Amino acid sequence: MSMRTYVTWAEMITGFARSGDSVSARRFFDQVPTELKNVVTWTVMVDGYCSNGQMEMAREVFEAMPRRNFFVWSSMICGYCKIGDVEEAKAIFDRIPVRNLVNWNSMIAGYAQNGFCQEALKAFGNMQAQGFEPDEFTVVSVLSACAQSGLLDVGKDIHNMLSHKRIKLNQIVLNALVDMYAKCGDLINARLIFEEMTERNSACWNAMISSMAVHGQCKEALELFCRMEKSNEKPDEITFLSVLSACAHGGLVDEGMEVFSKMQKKYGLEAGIKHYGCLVDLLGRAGRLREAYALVKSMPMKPNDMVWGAMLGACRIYMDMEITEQVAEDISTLNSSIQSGNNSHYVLLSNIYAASDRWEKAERTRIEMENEGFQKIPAHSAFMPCGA
DNA sequence: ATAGGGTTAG
Repeated sequence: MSMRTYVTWAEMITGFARSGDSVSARRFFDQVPTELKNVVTWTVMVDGYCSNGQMEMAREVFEAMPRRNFFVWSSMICGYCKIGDVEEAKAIFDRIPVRNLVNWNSMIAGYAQNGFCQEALKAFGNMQAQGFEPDEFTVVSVLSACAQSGLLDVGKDIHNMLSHKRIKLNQIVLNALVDMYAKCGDLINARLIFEEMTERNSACWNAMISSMAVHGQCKEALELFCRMEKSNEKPDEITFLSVLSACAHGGLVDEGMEVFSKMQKKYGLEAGIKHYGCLVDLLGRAGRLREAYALVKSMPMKPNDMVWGAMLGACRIYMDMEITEQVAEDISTLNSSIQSGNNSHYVLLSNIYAASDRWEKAERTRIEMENEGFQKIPAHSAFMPCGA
């Protein structure tokens, strides 16, 4: 087609990349006639790789670009953050000759999403020091950093800043505020904002429900869930995780079991491994170890580390050596810890044995770990005499 | 090009 412009090519490349087909996107990119190959076609190709998490390919094309715009820098930063490589994202950020607000927002969001809360807050300060005014995107990420690290005072400062900077209180900003107050333990203010909201989506309900569970208000969390059921916002998978966790914390076993079956029967949501993990935790904490273990053995999917962790946690609380032995056997036959590179349940197992004065068993668990090539093995557990 | 909600253990 002779009428093709660079826009047409860019749309083709983006279309394939968005559907996850980087290979076809690249094929079109390579066919763009030289006279139409401009900064936009390069950028959409890089962005395509970034959104598919193919950062090595993204990097290759990015480095070959003759010119770069604001967009491509942000794509690279977000791409690296999405695969958890914050250091590489920062290296890209440092290379930007002239930064814009979105570049800053992308970096701050990347920090916050990967748990680098101090860095997020620092970058937020630097950004303002360089004369940038924060917008909705900025404050949402910074509020999330405060929520994760429990910095209520900083969170309140941001809240105050919202009106001064004329930042719009859209749904996402309000949700971030609710989440910040709730996670920081200020349930009064969280509730205040929550109740004043005219529209509440599931993220909002979930933030409130899960925080109430964390802060011990389990009955209230369940009440809120009932209210949500009557609202026009349907509970989703995350809602059920939050509610099941509330039941586990409050020892509300029957309620939890009911919620679990309601999730499938009434709402047609399929229980995932995380829901099973919650249920194992719920039964386990309540001392119903045999039911918990039966559930682990009958789950439709392979138990993961979380499930074993919940199971072992319950074994430790109730010192049930019989079930512990069975779990130990399951773990060593399934070797699930090797796949995930997580040796925490070996440590848990070791703790349980140690606590029940079965030192030889504890020793054997350690030797097993050593044989399987784990490098660093804790010298002693919380239950063992320290200062060896 | 950028933003919000989730399970376990200590």
